[in-house]
Amino acid sequence: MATIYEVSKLAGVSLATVSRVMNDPSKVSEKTQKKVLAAMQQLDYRPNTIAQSLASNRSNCVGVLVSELHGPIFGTMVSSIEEELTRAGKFTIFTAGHSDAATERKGIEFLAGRKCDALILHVEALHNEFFAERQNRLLPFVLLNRFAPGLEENCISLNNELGGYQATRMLLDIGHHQIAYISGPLEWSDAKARLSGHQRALAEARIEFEDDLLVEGDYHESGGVRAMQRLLELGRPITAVVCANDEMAAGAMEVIRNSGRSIPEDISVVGFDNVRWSKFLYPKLTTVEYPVAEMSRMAAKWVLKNVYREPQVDLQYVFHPRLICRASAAAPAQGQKPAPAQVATGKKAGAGS
Amino acid sequence: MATIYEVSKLAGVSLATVSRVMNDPSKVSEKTQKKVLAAMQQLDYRPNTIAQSLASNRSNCVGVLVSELHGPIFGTMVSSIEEELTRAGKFTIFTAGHSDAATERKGIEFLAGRKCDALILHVEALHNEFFAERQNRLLPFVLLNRFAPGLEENCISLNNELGGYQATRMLLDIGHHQIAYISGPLEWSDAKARLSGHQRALAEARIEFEDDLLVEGDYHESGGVRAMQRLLELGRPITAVVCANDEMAAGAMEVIRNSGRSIPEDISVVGFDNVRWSKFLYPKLTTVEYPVAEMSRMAAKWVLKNVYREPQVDLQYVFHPRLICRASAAAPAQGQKPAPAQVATGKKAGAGS
DNA sequence: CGCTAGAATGTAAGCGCTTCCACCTACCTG
DNA sequence: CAGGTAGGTGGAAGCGCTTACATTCTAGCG
Repeated sequence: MATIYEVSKLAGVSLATVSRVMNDPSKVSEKTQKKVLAAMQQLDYRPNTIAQSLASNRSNCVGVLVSELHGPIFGTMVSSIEEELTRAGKFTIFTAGHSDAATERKGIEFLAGRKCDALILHVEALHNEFFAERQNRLLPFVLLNRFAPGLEENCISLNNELGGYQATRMLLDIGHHQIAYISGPLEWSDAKARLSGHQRALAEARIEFEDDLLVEGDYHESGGVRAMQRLLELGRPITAVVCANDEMAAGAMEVIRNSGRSIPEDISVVGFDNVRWSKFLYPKLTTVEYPVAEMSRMAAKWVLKNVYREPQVDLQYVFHPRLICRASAAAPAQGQKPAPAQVATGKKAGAGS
Repeated sequence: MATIYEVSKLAGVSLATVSRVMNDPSKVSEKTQKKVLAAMQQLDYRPNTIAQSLASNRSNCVGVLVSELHGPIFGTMVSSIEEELTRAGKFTIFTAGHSDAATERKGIEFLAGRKCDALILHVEALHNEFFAERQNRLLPFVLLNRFAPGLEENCISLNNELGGYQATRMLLDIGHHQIAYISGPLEWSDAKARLSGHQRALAEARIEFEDDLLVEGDYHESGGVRAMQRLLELGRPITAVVCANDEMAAGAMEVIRNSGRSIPEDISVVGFDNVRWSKFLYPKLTTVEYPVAEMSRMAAKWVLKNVYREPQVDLQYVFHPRLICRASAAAPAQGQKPAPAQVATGKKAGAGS
């Protein structure tokens, strides 16, 4: 492979000049540029990016850490980011954190070791403090799908609370009262936020939140299965269940169907995320859209603006979810119990008043 | 960030020695090693991988080109490869080729420019000749999911023909005669192979292959929808359809259901790939397993063995598909009349006789 | 026509590491 | 005890590029 040295010799100029035509052509006269470009072409010269990085201490490369490299959410993240960055002529290096603090840490070190210019991080295990502490020591970073107080400018996040609210609110609006909730792992902030949105909707409708009707899941299908089984065993007249992601909703639907009930006639199901296959489920899943692609692209833009100084970029830090109504949720069957207008189904009816 | 120089000073040894303890500790006495390691620890030293690559002309990094970075197939590829390589202490850089020759080419150049030690390529547009020509000019490469005559040792492939055969053979065995086929883009070799497996099964059963019953799809859901619509419009008594991938099967199932027919009572559906969500479909999809994860891991192992000289690796070049029987395929109703036993959820029993 | 500012170009010192080669000890062997 | 050997170690030359600084060239001016 030809080196810059051979190009300079063929073009009859110095190394520095060749380097300049690549990095800042305005510093070189037209005539010389032509000569150099011609020589490059003739030799089929490609700069050695490794050498460039070493010499310039910049790599034109952004590092991305995601929990997994596959799956409908992470896959979309990865590919949206790559698309946006490639369009801007930047390179991308991906690595997986597997929702494990040590692995996430190692991933960040790996990316830093490759001399990335910036990091886009989707971490789940590392805490906000980790980043707060290193805000200035670490190379520029943006946190995807996280809201960290004090680091607002480094976060691209979803209003998960609102999403949880929307799902439950819709069910309430069409007449459900006994609404179960299958959450994500409650040590994670997005899972907590989605749940508290659910709770807010209930509170607004003056329905008491009952611990029984909440099962903590794990965001996996199998977790959805287990959770739904437990809910069914309760023997309560549940007419709807909202799941903190589509994956668990798929598991829950399976269990409901196997129990001889039908969806949505007996039990309505609502998911969260709107992954690609949620409309392949039967019935098609009503869910809350998590605009992963847009958010991921925004993270890429954050880097373009803050690190590569592209000025014409408009940043949005917080995104809003949107309810997608499909077939898996409908008004409850009238017969379940003669449901009088607003009276929540019993227990301690004497809440506020 | 501390450099090797500072480590050598603190440890009281030369640069060369420090370098040796990182790269070939056997060349350094135990005592010196201890000193150096202690110094490294104390300074929190991390080698600059960029500088290492430049100096050694090796990057410990393998480049991966896939058509897309997302989706159930590519996502699995990417993450299996990364897993295997990370386990071996190697790094991975991914880029997308988007099934476009020019993009694939650029991707390969990008990876080569980053001084990868080897390439794992899942290309769709570039022809075999491209690689045959460069077998020795290009850095070591392995082609994933492709069989290129003359490059057998560089290919990890699936016996697609067999998969196509298995699907149709099973349908034949349980009594189907009118079997439609929705293929992938027939300029791609895997699509061609799957189809010819189908044809072989038909031939074996002395059933004539009819052009009418073949529709060329595009491997996307929407293509499955269009293809199935066309098949239904034919007005022929089709009792089964095999789709060249699960994606199109999902589309086909949708159309079948919307037409008032039920699956598998009226029409059996078989997919190909066994993507994760194929069992979320309703009814659960009978399909042919494409062992992407294993094959991808094998590609990684190929690199480990052939490039990084790990000797204890056993390579397998050709993989075999496996039929996964689930609920979407069953024996055809006797004589197209109301089905006897087999009744599943019996919604609209109105078969289209 | 000489002088000077500014543009264009060249020189050379690194960037942080690897690795060839030379050197220096022990330690054996005969 | 001389000579050989092999394991440890250090010196120093790069890897291919960027960039501060020095130098040369070119106009434009008085």
